[in-house]
Amino acid sequence: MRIMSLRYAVLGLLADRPRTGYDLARTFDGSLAHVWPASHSQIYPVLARLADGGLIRQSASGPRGKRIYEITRAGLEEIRAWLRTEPDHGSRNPAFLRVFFLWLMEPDEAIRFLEDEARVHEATLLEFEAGAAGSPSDREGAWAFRLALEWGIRYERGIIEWNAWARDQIASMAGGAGFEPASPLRD
Amino acid sequence: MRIMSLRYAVLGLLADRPRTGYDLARTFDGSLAHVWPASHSQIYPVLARLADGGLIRQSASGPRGKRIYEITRAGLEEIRAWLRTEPDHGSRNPAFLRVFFLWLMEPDEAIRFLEDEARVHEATLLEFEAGAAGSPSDREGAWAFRLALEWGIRYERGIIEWNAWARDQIASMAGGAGFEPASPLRD
DNA sequence: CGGGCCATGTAATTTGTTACATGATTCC
DNA sequence: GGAATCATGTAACAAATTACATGGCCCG
Repeated sequence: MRIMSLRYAVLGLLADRPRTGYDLARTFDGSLAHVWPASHSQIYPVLARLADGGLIRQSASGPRGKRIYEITRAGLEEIRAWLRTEPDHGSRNPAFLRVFFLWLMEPDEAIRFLEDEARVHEATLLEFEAGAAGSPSDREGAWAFRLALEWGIRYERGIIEWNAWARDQIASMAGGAGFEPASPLRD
Repeated sequence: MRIMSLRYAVLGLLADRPRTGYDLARTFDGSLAHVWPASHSQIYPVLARLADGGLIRQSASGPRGKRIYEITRAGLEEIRAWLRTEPDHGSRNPAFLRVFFLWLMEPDEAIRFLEDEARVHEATLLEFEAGAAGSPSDREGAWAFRLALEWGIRYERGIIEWNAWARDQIASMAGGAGFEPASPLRD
């Protein structure tokens, strides 16, 4: 059972409208960055393979060697079939991995870490809220994008609230009895 | 700038207590599965490399060729240094990637997808709540684990609420005027 | 004595990151 | 004319997944 999400993400974006590899790279670095980042060095090879398999097709050329791709009927069927498959729920979150190891820090260090994280999430929330406030697109896929954006907003708000709560927990533990920075074993 | 989170995740778990590769694999498949899944085929090679670099050490052997590893002072310094570095906020979420492409489905199909997702998240929430209700550990790292668990509970609750809201949005759009399943282009 | 789980590894393949490499247009 | 951005690719390397491979211990 293969994942190959990038392949389908590209297909999905091309289902919305024809794009160049460069356009795709900007989208993967923009609105899709939080769910599926991808760099141009990954994108160009998958465009080549998708075109090879007849799932997309180069529809036009532009100024600086620009190649505009569009999805084919076969490609559309392919992504629709993928959407009907069982999603993979595994995901990796390097920032949250650290939370498990926060006990290895001094309390004030852990609190500073959480404060830094809160700042990052507040910036992201602002970005998402600006997106939601912006003029609504008339594209067909706009409503799905709006659902995703709403999730992003709730997610960031949730983290910010949890973060404040977590800092409070650490502060009260550190103030209370029996809080000791970790220091196991001999060498 | 390298990530190599697995290396630090292993180090962090061994800072808590000595473990075997098998123990680690079970933890990566259990409590860490939601933030950093890893399989045994990844774990054994990193154990070998960490031991090679003097960051961990095999402290004992057991019955079935069991090898128990413990962290060294150098390893403890290494993970603490890592905790002070800037975290990477990129993450991949294959289930949420699909939300961006929900517009390619018929409304009832999209709603069924979301219902399935809701079921998965309700099960995970139950699992987390059971973990929180369980007897508190007296391990040093227990409080950090508790913070992570609390985040997990809030996260799952947030998704479940968003999911119901999203289904409602789709239902009201489909009921209302101008909702058309997507179907671009000629072949 | 058999099935399930404990236990450890390696190999092949795919996916993702970082670095390398090049060149055209546009705007100031 | 110089900087920023548009634009496309390849190569080397690291990380992750899947499959292959083996065997011991324990419980019923």
